[in-house]
Amino acid sequence: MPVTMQDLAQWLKISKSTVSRALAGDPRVSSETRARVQQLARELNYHPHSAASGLARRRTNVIGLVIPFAPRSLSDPFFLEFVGGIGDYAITKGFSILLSSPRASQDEPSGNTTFTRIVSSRRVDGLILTEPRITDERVDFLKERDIPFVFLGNPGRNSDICWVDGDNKAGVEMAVDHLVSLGHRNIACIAGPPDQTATFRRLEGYRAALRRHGIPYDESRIAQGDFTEPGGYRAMMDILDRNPGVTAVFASNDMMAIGAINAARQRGLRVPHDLSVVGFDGIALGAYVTPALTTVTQPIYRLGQAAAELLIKLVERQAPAERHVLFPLTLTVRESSARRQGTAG
Amino acid sequence: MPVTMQDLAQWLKISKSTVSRALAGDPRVSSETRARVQQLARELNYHPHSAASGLARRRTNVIGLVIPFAPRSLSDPFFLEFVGGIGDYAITKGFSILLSSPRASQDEPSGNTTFTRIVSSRRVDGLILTEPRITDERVDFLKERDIPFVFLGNPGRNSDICWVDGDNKAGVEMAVDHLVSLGHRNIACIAGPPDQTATFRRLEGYRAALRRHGIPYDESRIAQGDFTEPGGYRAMMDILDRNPGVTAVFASNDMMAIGAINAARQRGLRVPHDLSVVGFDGIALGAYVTPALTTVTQPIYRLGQAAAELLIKLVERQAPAERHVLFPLTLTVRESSARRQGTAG
DNA sequence: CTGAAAGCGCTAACAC
DNA sequence: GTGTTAGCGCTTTCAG
Repeated sequence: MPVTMQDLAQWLKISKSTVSRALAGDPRVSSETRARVQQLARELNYHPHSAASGLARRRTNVIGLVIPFAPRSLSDPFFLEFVGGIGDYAITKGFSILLSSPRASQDEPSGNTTFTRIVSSRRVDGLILTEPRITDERVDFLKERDIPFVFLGNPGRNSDICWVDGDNKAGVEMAVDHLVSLGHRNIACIAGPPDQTATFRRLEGYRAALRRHGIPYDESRIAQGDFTEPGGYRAMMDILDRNPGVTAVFASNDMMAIGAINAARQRGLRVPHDLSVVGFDGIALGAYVTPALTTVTQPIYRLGQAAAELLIKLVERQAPAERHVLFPLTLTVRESSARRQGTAG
Repeated sequence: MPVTMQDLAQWLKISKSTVSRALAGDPRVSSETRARVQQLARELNYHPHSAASGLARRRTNVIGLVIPFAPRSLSDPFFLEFVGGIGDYAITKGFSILLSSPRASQDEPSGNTTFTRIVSSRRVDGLILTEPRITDERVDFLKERDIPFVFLGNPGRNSDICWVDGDNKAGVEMAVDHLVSLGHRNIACIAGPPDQTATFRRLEGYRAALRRHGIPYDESRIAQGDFTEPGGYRAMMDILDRNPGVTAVFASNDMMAIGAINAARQRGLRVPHDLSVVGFDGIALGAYVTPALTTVTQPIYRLGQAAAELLIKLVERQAPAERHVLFPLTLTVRESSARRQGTAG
């Protein structure tokens, strides 16, 4: 039987309340009593029971993380690195991470997803949500229940919603500028899923850059992907069918860029000789593929840290310094992009 | 205010206990009452409070996952895929995953790691542990507290400990056989950290295969790594310094194999022309590196599933079919291994 | 500064 | 079948 507060109290012939206060560092308890309590707790190897304390305090010291289930999943390198950032920060602050995917489990009525379960059963003090959608029902759901949450990605709604994000638009512009500077004009774009806000912003960057360079926007150079490698593969095939003249492509994330490279290779195109490819995210994998991927690098790990930091502030009802954290992005030039063939230096 | 069991009971003018039983599917409650309770619960959008129920039942429906903190971490592709397997299985069984790394947090007395905190505060019903060590204090710690646990990797102690693992020894033998069949005799080995049981078993496979082929075991061909890419890099450099004649190397995991390839390249060796490299694990990354990695493939995702399945059985006090699950491994031949130069077909 | 007492929301004997 | 009665271990008024 683990030792409880009751045990400590009896031992010291004081009340549970005093023990509780002493352990919580309540200034009202005399430093002498506090010392005795703390020492005994140590000796008896006392550990508070989280469920009990949670029940009383209405706190769990757990933050939930909602990862997409399909087509992307926890196994996506981006999320894994992101989880690492959250985990490392949260753990030092005494929080644990509860992972979940929004998939409804088998034997449950539809609509009753693990997401709603975790929230409704008050397992977590707050949530980190990924992939904000244009109209995201999760927002109202959480607001109704007064559960703090932070988005990975600007959900683009009322500005009182907290989020962390990379500067998508500026990042994509750097990518397109880079391609233009290499002599490319016929630059394709593999976009993300239409319902996600990130898709919208990255597309915006693409259009803005084209406009700046006086390149007309052409629908036949755009294809929809789903942020997965096979999705990128299909999108690239699609573009190549519709517009065989493209000499460069920007993919809205690295996994799709890798898919695009594979598609190009399948079609007998050499990357970067015949087709330059630029990705987005800067996942570790990108440095290992062949050719190594030129990409817009996001500080993924730091995004995770920042999200956790922001959320924990919210949970503890401290006003966060700012509700939005926007990270500047950088262009990492590797081997998958090169000067357009037949272009002077 | 979320609706509680009390509310349901009052509404229906029955007792909390009956509501509790009805919701739990207790056969004693009349099907009519059960139906009414369930319907009202649905209408009022009732959700049980997990801390409260956990407090009473002494259960949390959470399983803990302890991932190494350094030098490997959650960001290691192997663990990420493993987590995916656990997560997908556990979620369908109504369990959540609590991630933790054994690092002690800043402001806490040493020894009081997140690991001990999570266990002692009874946040989890059971644990999945990774990287069993030769003498692993965690075992006694958990046994004392009667917390069920499952190892990823055979800890090689009393056989009542549950674990899931790949067949390390046989796997490595396949790798070495493959290299020998390509004409290699001077085959190096990058081992894992000395305190881990997996290291021991893989080394054993290496020696057994050499013995079978009548190749003498030579210390100068062995180096210690730490299962990370930089560790593999250093180990390879080390081997090349001590034994420039090696024509092939087996690395005890894929990340180290990738490090070894980078080291070889740094020394001006072409892989696989001058040096064949075989890894171990079968992480997705291995298919993307250049040259694509020949490796011993473990069913990583399935290992995760199996570990979760076993643990949940233990938590629910069902006797598991067997306490150990050993998966057969396969050799995946890709581009990083080739016939030794100057050897007849 | 400390203690008594009333819960937090749910479960589990034990009655009837 | 259903209700009553104690808790689970901790926090937090409210007194003193």
